[in-house]
Amino acid sequence: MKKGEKRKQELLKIAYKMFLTKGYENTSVDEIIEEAGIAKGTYYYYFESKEQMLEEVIEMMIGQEAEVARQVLSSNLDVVQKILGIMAAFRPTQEETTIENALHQQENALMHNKVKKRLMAAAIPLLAEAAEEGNRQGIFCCDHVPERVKLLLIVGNELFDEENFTESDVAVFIDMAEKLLGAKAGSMDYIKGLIGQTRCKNGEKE
Amino acid sequence: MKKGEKRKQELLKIAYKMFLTKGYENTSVDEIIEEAGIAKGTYYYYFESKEQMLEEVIEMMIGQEAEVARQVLSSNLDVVQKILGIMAAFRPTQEETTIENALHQQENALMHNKVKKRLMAAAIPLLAEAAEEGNRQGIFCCDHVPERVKLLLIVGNELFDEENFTESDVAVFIDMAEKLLGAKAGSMDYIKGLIGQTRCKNGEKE
DNA sequence: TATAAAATCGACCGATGGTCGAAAAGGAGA
DNA sequence: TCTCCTTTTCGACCATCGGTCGATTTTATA
Repeated sequence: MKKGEKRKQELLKIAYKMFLTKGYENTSVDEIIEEAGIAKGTYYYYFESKEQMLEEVIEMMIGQEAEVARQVLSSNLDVVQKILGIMAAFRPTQEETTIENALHQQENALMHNKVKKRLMAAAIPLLAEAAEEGNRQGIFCCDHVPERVKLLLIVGNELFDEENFTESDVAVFIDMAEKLLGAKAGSMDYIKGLIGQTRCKNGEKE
Repeated sequence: MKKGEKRKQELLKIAYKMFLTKGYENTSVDEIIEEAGIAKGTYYYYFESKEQMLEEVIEMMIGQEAEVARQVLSSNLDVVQKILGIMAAFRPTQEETTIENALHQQENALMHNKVKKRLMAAAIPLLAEAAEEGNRQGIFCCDHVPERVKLLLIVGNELFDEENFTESDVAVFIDMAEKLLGAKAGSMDYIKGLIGQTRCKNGEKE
């Protein structure tokens, strides 16, 4: 049961890369097994279906991103930067993705949606904790913290996902964030410059 | 060119219903042509591809919904109700959809996304007009109106799409809407009861 | 009625996700 | 080492799907 688990992880890694570069829909099982050098039967010995494999790949991704996010949360950055950092850590699109996947964005809808859903579940508690910290420090003042950060996350995802966002979008987003969390007007303005560049910049560790 | 257009409309209607009930991905071209009683070649005489047909189906849907939304806009409802009504009119999920599609929600991601995108483009101008009206009446007070209603729309879509939204979600949403548009605190509270029941209720005209 | 154009047909295709029975590979005990 | 059982691997095969294409019928036109 040790040998098998190794192989499974290996397959997940391969699929992970291919899904990011080519997209889920555009990566066939045949391509995966060719890359891995195994037979069809072996693949289906480890995974019930292609979609179930996607689920596991996503779990892998989220796990990594959550780790980064937790580091941000326990860092000594100021609260606003923590929130921004956590949101950046969970950015579904990373280096590799941006180029290729920007085009495939549409036909990759299934993966995209699943990631978004899973990401939400993982990110909300961490963001909520950061926001509570802001409340304690008197920087924020709001109730219903989880619901509020949820809205923040929704808007952040949906608005900055595509590249077509304007300065006005950013300005309104910041205004909304301030009011949503009960922060002082203008206290988040300094973020403005950062938002276009929030791409995850953690170096490749492979 | 008259006869052909009739057939095309007929095919669009059939596909429209099937996409709503069974979902786009789960409806095969073979099923559509069987339902329509035509051959494969005929289908591809009218549509370049299945996806292109989806595009036309969506255009059809949005067109109908936009008509309803425009009626709401030119009605004598108060501004807040207009905004709510417009958002309701563009609800991607309608009667038929709710039951079946709630389950298929996930695997129907492609259609769902395309609808969302198209809907956004159609709804924002109408919502903006309503919001401007609110500004003129002194009920709202905000700049960047299109960007603000865009956020409203994003959140509305994403939050109330699934059935898993709580009272807290609604409360925070209303709070956000007020602050986003610069409305008086509590002035939108009376909506609370309506939001769960915003399902499009226009009678079947078939 | 002759002829071109519009519309319909269905056999066929390549690719895809998935199945299945059989055969290696790998111990564990005798 | 031989036996027996489990784990793992193999690849031929399958059904379905979106899409193509040349042939044929229907319709309009002159």
